[in-house]
Amino acid sequence: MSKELEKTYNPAEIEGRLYQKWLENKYFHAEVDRSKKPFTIVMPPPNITGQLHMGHALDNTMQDILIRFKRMQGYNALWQPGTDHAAIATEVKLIESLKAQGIEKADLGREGFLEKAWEWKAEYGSRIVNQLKKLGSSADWDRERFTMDEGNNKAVNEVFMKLYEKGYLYRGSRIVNWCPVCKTSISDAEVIHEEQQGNFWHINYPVIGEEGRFVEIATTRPETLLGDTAVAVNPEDERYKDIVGKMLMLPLVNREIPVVADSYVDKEFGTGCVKITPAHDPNDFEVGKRHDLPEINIMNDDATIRCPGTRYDGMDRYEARKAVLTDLENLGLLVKTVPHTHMVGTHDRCKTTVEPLVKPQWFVKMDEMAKPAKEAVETGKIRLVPDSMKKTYYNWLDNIRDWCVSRQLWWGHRIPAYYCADCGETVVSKEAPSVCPKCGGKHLTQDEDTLDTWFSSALWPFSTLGWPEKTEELSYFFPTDVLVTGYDIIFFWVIRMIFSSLEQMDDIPFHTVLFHGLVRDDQGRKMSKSLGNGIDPLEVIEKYGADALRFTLITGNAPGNDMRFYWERVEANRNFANKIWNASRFIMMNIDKADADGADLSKLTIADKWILSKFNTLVADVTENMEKYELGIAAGKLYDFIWEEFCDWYIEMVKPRLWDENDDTKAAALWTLKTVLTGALKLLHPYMPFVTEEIYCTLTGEESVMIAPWPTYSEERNFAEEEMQVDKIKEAVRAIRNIRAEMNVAPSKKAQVFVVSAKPEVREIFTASANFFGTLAYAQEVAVQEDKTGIADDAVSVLVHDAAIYMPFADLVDIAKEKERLTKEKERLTKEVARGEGMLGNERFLSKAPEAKVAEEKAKLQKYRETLAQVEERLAQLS
RNA sequence: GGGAUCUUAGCUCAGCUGGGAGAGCAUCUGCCUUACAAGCAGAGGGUCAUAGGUUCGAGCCCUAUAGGUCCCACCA
Repeated sequence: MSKELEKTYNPAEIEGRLYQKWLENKYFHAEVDRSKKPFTIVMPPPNITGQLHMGHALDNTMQDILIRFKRMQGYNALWQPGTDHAAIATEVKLIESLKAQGIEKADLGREGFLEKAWEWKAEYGSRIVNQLKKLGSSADWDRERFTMDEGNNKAVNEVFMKLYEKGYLYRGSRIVNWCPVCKTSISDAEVIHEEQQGNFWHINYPVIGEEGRFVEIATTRPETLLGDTAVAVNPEDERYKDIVGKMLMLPLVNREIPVVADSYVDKEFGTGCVKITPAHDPNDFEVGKRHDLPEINIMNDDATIRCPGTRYDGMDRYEARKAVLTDLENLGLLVKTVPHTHMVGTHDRCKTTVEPLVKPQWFVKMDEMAKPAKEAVETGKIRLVPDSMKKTYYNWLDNIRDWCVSRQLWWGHRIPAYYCADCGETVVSKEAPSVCPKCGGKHLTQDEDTLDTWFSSALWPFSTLGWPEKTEELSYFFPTDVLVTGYDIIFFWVIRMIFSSLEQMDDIPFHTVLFHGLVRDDQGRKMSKSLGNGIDPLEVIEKYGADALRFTLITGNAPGNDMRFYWERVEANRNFANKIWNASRFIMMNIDKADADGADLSKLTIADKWILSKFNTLVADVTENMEKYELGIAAGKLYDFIWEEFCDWYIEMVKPRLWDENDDTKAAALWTLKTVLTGALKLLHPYMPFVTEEIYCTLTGEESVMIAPWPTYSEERNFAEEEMQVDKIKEAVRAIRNIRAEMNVAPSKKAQVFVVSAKPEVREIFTASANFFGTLAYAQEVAVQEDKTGIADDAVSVLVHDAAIYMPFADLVDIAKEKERLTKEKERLTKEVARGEGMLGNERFLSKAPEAKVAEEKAKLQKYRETLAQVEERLAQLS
């Protein structure tokens, strides 16, 4: 029965319906099944506050392609999804939204605020998930997790306790990066350094007891002067040797501070004297520790100055900077102001300039855990794709510093540490203790802080599978197979998952990490809200379909590289979907003409064998590329095969057989059309799940392509001989079309075509292909013969290797032009022959090049020589 | 300061282990040929950044240079 498809492909009409069908049939769901090999991917959890952007679209398309591919290959494929609570992002957004309603966070109190946060999560948490579904993501939604669900809370507390007991987690007062807007500490990874235009202010500090003598320091942050507790010079610096140990009078606050010698100071830089502010600079903090200097905190949590008794108290940091400079100038202590560009740390979320502050915080000790993490990649247990990411990975681990994990936020995992008011003991416990285990006191209070979002994300590959419980899922699906993510979060997430997994599971979290780049706009800029240049994937899907978007994101781009987004490319790929759609329509319209499924395969023609053989090679290539994670290359091969080989050549070759009522190879043709098309649909399905599913089901009547087995290479379908023969026909066809176009012969003007060859085997090829050769070459009739008998002398000649083709166009041919054309052809061939002779005449080429290469060149040379001889002969005839 | 990466057709980019430069879009010329004008057939267009080197042979490997992009880094 022939079935009807619409004339053009309409993605909007089918996508929702098919996705619903897949969900209902539970195709995405994976259960532990020891008879099958597992293949697991954990989805990088999108933020609950998030909206789908191109980065998500790319990331999830890649994962979906891999998971659909492996599922079809027969693996028990699990794509484990979930969402992230995104501590800072959510809390900041929520505070803004509450403010808009006139509600302050502080007024709500912790409980009240968290209640609002959960309401927010309930409202928006599913939005991003629904958007991922529009892409066609075949994740196991029945297993969806949330970083703050009960199981994850358990996992977090478990890890916290274990790390604490092992001494890998400690609390200490150290310099941390403080965001004055978000009012929390952040980790080093969250600080981005931006170049800023600033000044170097040179300031004189008077030396006590030596009237008129000053020490000149240079600083970029003059307001921190208020917290200075020393000035440091290099011990080797001759200029300042005599003042080491002397006291200075700190201007404005009139505090006596010493001059200390410390090798940290670079003699060559600035004035060689550095003001030391231990409470507000990481280096100064270290210097302060070495020289036992006091730490004076001059800043509040909102970056206003805390300096009681001075006029700066309560000023904003930049206001204070101006005030300090004005006052110094008035005192005549400001020596000079030198413009200076320098790097300033800013918070990646809000772009606020970070202030280094001393605060009691929790840190994860990194040195011990970094070693096995590095080793896992060095030994190849974990493979990074592309390979170049290794260096970035090693570099980070080699310079890693302890990870500040406490955050002064409410939305997140509350730190499971309790402090005893009676004896000061710190108790770390999964459950809240009722009494202090040390003194028995009952006055325990829990730490107010929460954990860095990435603390829970770091456990994601095993926490989502049930850890710390010993679940079946964990033992079966873990370690997972591939992690797909952007290179931008290698430090935040990838590395932390690796060392966490090695520490907690004693195993790698995944064996491969597949990195992709950023999706940029058409001018190469990052897509961002502030620029307003972001393109909404949902809009693209609405206009052109999810398949077109997926194909666009996956092609024309090397692994790990950034790509630009062009609407034109989406349109081109939508056209590709439409092309397949119409090729399928063609087949379905003709399928009734014979019994395709019961075809006698001994009736396969050389054209059939040619396309079957090409497809067979394609199967091997595509599978190999996909296994090597070369998704774009595989997609490109599919595109070329389907459009050019199958549609433009094979379908055209087959038409005469379908139109001819007496052709007894019709069933074989239809069988081949159907076989190759369904095979190609299977290969394409991971990339374009919707259009392939719709066609496949309509054409075959089967339930779904996504559960169909992946095609495999078959030696029986390898027809090298037929491939060669059809290639010869294609060469002739192309040559004829070329000349007709050059001569401006309308396609409607059919010509008599004579094929002349002295070789019987060549004549046989053309005879066997006469029906499609004639159609493709716009022939009225094809005559294959041994010599030129009966061909007009002034016929147009097309000379290909082994054969001469003549088309009598009496009224059109201009002998002079014909000679000119042939002369050009002669020149070209002469050059080719010279090239071949040069190469083969080179003794060193013959002795050093591989045999196959030499043989290939010999064959080519012979072919060119023979063709050249034909051209010369024809030229002789015409003169 | 350290590192990565890029420089190929007018534009955006592919080019897998070195063996005669490709695609999409754009341009030009014909075609509404009974699957598709979201299409078909044809054409033009490149010193593969520059300079050396290795090799029988280099877009691909090595070195240097220039320019671009990005990451990391506590020179105040």
